[in-house]
Amino acid sequence: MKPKASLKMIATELDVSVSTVSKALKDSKEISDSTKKKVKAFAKLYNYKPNNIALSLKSQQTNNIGVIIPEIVHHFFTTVIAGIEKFANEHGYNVIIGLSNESFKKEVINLDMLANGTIDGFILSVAKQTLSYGDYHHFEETIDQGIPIVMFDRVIDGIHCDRVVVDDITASKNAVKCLVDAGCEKVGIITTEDFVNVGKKRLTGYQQYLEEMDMEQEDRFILKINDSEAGQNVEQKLEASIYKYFSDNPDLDGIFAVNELYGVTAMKVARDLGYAIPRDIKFIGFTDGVLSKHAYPSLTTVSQHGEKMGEKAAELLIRRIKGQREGKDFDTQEHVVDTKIIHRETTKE
Amino acid sequence: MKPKASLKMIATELDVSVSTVSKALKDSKEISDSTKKKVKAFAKLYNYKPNNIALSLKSQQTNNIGVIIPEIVHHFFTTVIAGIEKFANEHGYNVIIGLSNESFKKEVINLDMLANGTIDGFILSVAKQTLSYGDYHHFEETIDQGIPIVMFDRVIDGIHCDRVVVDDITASKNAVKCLVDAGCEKVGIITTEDFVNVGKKRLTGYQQYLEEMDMEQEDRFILKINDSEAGQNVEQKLEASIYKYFSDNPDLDGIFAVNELYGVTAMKVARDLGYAIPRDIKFIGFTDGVLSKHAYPSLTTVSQHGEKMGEKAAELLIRRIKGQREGKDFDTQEHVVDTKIIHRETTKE
DNA sequence: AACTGTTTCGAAATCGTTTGCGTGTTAAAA
DNA sequence: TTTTAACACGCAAACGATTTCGAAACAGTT
Repeated sequence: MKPKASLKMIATELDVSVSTVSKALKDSKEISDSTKKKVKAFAKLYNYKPNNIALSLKSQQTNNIGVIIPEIVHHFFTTVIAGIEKFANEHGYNVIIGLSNESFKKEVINLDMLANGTIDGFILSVAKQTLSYGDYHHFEETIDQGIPIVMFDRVIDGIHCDRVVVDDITASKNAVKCLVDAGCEKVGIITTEDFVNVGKKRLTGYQQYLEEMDMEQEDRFILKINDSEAGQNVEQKLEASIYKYFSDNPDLDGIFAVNELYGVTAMKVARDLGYAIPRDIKFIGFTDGVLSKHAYPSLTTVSQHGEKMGEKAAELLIRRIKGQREGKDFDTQEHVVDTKIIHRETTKE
Repeated sequence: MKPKASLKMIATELDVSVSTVSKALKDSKEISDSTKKKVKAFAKLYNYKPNNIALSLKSQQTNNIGVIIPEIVHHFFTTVIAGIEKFANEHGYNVIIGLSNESFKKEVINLDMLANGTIDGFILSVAKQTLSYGDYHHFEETIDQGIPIVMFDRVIDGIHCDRVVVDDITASKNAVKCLVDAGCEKVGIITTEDFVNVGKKRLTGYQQYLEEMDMEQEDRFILKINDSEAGQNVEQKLEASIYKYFSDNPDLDGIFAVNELYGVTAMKVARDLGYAIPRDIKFIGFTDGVLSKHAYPSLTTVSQHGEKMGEKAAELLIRRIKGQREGKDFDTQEHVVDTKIIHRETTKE
């Protein structure tokens, strides 16, 4: 095991001062060519690389960004991370991942752990439990300490931070339109509890479209899933809820699910109940991922362009970090990433 | 925006020395109770938290571990990350993610970026391109600089590092056995090129089992997919390869796919060709994930317990990091995580 | 020989924290 | 009154790097 090279080590070895070594390696014109050559050769030989921690301490910047998400085993979030990582890497930043597991407490802990100098800023999507509690003091404190935050997808208002979202209402309208265009007359929605704001917005879009089209709207068409307390048997409970929903509403002929999992699970239940897809009942999901693509029949979905959201979030954060160093404070902005419907088999006429 | 509190700031404000503040906050018996109380109150008021960067520089440890994986949009890897994150967090470590995108160059860059003090050790799964090049100098240099590495799943021999793997050969034998027990007589395998060692091992297991059972073995039963250069249309190429494979081998009645994607794609192609699953042809996959679970019909798979692998990898790494600080150097060990077959519909008789 | 200017380098501060050791004060013991 | 010990605190070095400023050394000019 080689001893790791440091400026001091090179300096004593070459019998010059530390500052000379530092300057020589950065091609300062203060240093003569001969010593430069000497130092550089030695540095290369010992594979010298400046210590990032020391640089961070000196420069007061870490070039790390913290990403806190509710869950990593989730296709949408991983695409966002991929986007963040891409942009961050291209701009010299590393990505540190924190998982909240939808828990308020873990979200606070993660924020705390990273906020003491480890990172320059956060990108996050709020945990369901935090949304249901409505307690956002940890975000405010973090921002108040000069650490910028960018929120994506599950964002909250009234906080001084940039946001990256999709136009959930319009996207949902289009999703329902897609079902209607394919011939559906009684369209149901499987969504989340209201405190998950994206779920609520998607429900609103659904309702607005039916309203505008003067179509049948009934409360029984709306199924709200509560899975904020992530347990072991969430999937079974989900299936049971949907089973009851379909049994109670045999007249439905189109389903808008606000995420992939709800979508494919609903398809499974429908199949078990003897429906033919898409002949008897059609489906559309939200958040394009592997599940939709490889479902049978393949599930039409609204693509959120997670990677694009991640890139944009990273861009906004890095911009704000750099701005802050120059004393600027930008107004917060909400960037809307467009959505696109990917037509597959479940909405074939 | 509050000024962030530091020892120095508290010291000048309270008109004591920096060391007094530091000691007071750690309840040193050198400091009187009255000043302790004073300092602590002030620290709490200003929400003082020691600066991690300074601590890292002083202690020569970052409490960060770097995880470099080929791809994050991949269920298996995310489960491993979840496991790593869980164990790491419980032991005071943060997780920094680097993505190689299966590229040798990006793997090297990631290693370099993080090796200069940012992390205390690596957990990684080797990129396909690196495996095909056979160039492992970057791993050796990293370890030689005193930064420990733990490899999982896609590991390589001859490197001084711990490994976390599954017993691919035995697991594959069991997988084939599962098909045979369900009545298959002509079992094919869809695997990777040989340089992906897990692919090769799984092929070996397949061959050994057929050998032992004295069953028919033909080269045409073996399909090797080359997807090391991740492009846009890999999935289409995959589908085309499988299509040709099935067309050339209409007598196959059982397929062992070495991963989820190959499995569900093969099922799709088979369905398009008019096979009924599992009546005409049965399937088993490897690496349990969302795809298998929600496929139609649901795909029987060999579960690799990714989360357990991640936890174990983190455990081995942290153990080695701590050992190194005490001057110990453990022998490298290879930990084998058990596998389990999850029986679903594609292997029903 | 004295002055000016350039070249080349080193000393020291700084980032925030920890910690061993030295020192001044006070109170108790002789 | 003197000695001693305990107590409470500050100084300074250390981690590894950057950077400002000052200072030698030498060349060239008058």
